[in-house]
Amino acid sequence: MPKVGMPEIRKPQLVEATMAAIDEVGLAGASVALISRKAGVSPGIINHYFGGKHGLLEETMRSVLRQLSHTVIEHLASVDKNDVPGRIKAIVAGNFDSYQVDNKVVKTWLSFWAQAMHDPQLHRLQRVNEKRLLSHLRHELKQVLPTDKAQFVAQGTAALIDGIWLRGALTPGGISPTQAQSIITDYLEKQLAPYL
Amino acid sequence: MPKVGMPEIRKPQLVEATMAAIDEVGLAGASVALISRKAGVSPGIINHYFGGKHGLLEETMRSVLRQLSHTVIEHLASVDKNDVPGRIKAIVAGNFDSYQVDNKVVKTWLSFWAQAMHDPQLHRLQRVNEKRLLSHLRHELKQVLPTDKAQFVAQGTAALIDGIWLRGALTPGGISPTQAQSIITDYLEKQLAPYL
Amino acid sequence: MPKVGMPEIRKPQLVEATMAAIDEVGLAGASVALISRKAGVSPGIINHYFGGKHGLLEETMRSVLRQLSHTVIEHLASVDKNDVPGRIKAIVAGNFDSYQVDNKVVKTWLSFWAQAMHDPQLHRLQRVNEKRLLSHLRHELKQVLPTDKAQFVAQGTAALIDGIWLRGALTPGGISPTQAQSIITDYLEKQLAPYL
Amino acid sequence: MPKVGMPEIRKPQLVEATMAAIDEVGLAGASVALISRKAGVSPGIINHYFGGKHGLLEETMRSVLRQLSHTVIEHLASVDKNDVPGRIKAIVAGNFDSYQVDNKVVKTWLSFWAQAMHDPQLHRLQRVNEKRLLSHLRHELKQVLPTDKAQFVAQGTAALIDGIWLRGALTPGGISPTQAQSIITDYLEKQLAPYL
DNA sequence: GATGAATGAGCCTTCATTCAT
DNA sequence: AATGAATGAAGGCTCATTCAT
Repeated sequence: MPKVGMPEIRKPQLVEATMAAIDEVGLAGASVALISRKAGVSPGIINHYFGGKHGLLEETMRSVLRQLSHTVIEHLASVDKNDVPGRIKAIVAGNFDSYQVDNKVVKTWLSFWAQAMHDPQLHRLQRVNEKRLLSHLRHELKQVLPTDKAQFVAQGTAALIDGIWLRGALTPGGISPTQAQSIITDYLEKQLAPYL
Repeated sequence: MPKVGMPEIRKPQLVEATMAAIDEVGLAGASVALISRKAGVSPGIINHYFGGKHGLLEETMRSVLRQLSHTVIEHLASVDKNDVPGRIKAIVAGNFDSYQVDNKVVKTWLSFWAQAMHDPQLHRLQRVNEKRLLSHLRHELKQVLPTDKAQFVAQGTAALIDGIWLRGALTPGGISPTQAQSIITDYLEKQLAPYL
Repeated sequence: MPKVGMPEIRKPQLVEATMAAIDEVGLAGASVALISRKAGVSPGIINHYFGGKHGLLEETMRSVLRQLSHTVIEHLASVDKNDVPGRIKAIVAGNFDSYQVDNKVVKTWLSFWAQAMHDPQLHRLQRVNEKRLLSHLRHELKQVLPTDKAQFVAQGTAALIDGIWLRGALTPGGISPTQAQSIITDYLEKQLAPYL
Repeated sequence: MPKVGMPEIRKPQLVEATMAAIDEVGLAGASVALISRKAGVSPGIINHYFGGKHGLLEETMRSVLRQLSHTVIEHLASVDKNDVPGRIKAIVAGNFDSYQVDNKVVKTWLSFWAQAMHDPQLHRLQRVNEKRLLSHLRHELKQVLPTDKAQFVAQGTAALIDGIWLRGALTPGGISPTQAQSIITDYLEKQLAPYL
């Protein structure tokens, strides 16, 4: 009688170990041996569950993106549908939520971002995510701005989010969510002022 | 007497080949064998000139940063010292100059940025560069803004530059310098308007 | 469950292959590739079991020293505790036992001896062994000689053992245990005669 | 007009550098690059003068052996032809002369000894040297001992010389010529006593 | 005579993956 | 389901040697 439900236990355990390994030694140093050691399992099991190292990396990236998506949706849920500035701030806040600015997650994310340039599957995931952020922002902005302007401000906001996040990735103290939000809020206020 | 002046020929040749390799297969795939093949030399020469692969990578990053620095300084040279908006636009333009948005350079840069998280030497280079951009921007902004505000706007501008650049790295068409500059110019105008 | 008990099979197998390789092409020529080929395993396994080539070499030296120690102890076991000349001859005989004068072992030993001059770990092993021989001899000699004299004769005997063994390493026919023992026995008789 | 006499200057310079390199990093670590650096010349010159690294090593060994031979002959020159114990002591003294017990020379010698097991040319040199020592000793001993006995004592003496020398190679303080001579002198006295 | 740039084979090691148990 | 022994290709690096200058 095989143990049941093992995949559901093992998979998150290995994804977590992958991020811990990337945090510690970088994507290049995150060998199957190291990850499995961190997870307390044997190296062979990674092929068993993920069909190879690549499958594990892809699942790890998916997991990070899923988390972000959930966090943003959660933040949005508590804001009135018509409070546009509030909803955009919620999206921004979701992107700088404590989980997202956790050093382990930031390092994993940037590692994957760089890797995605040469890996079609990761590239696709990354593009979907990028577009989702833009689409969320545009959707809200369209309620108060003309389409062109909404697209323009959405791109500016997305760039600010990613830029602050990128610069924070190499800063010893990590990302400061407060500062991030103050810069972006200021940007939005100046963009929306004429229309509100 | 041996061939002279070879270092001056070989070093840029190898740096160029390194960027070409990273462009093609990513930093992880850029092996000494591939790089040397692209440069049309033997693998051993990399040790001869750079003391190892790491030395070559470091020099490649330095080369990219040097280029950026030169480009920005050049752009600044043609703008009047007191034309603050013009000078900041020059800094921005320097960051989106054709060489800097060349796909090969963008990929190299992002690869190194990710790598820098786990490599003290690259980290140092990256930090110096980050701080230089901020310092350039702050220096100009201080001429028209109070110190606090100058620091604030400098961070916003730097974030926009890096964010647009980062998002462009994964966009099939690459970075659009025109769009980049229009977003950033708009940001600056709104920030400076009250003070001019 | 993986194959069990493999380390106990693989380790001696690889140590044996190391000595065979040294016998054939010398320590300098004994590459990991050659050793693993001789053992009929893949090169990677040496790291698996010994953490690297150096670990294998160290274990090989330990194995040779262990063998010597066992052989000497065995030879001593069959001689009466009070028969000093007999016990010393047993020590000598142990050092010229068939295993010890096997060409493969002699070459391995001399190779390590030379290597030990520049390798702290091998040096330590070699020193321990040297001192053990001296200490064994001195211990027996003290039963019939004054301390000073015992130390003196022990050094002479040890030098004879190593000298004959060293000279034999380069002699086409190898070491002649019979001749070795006759030279050393003669030395001992002359040294002990006045005291017996 | 070419520089004349260069070979006579360069060759000893390189031989000396070879011994210094072996002393410092062992035979295995003594690369052409290191040796040439120590000699203050370019790596290419070793091929020029010695036809390759092997030629340099062979010449280095020859140089050591030549030195020994000269030293022994010098020591012998000052002893009366008929003073057999004196002449043998002179041979022993020659073998423990200050140059011969210099750490650099001892290490070089032992390194070559080990190497000689797998290098026909070095082997030949080593054998010639071994036999010369034996032949010198036997020649003197025959004046006072029957042929058989002379051969026997010669072998014992040679073994003592090499054994003390070998054991001293790994002793931190190096070889003690005084102690060496006292052990060997004692041996000889006991062997010759009945015949004098 | 002398240099040192350049080569390329060979070294040790790492690593994702496979597979007998 | 899970292990970890074993593989073998690929990696970076060292090094004796060659050769244009």
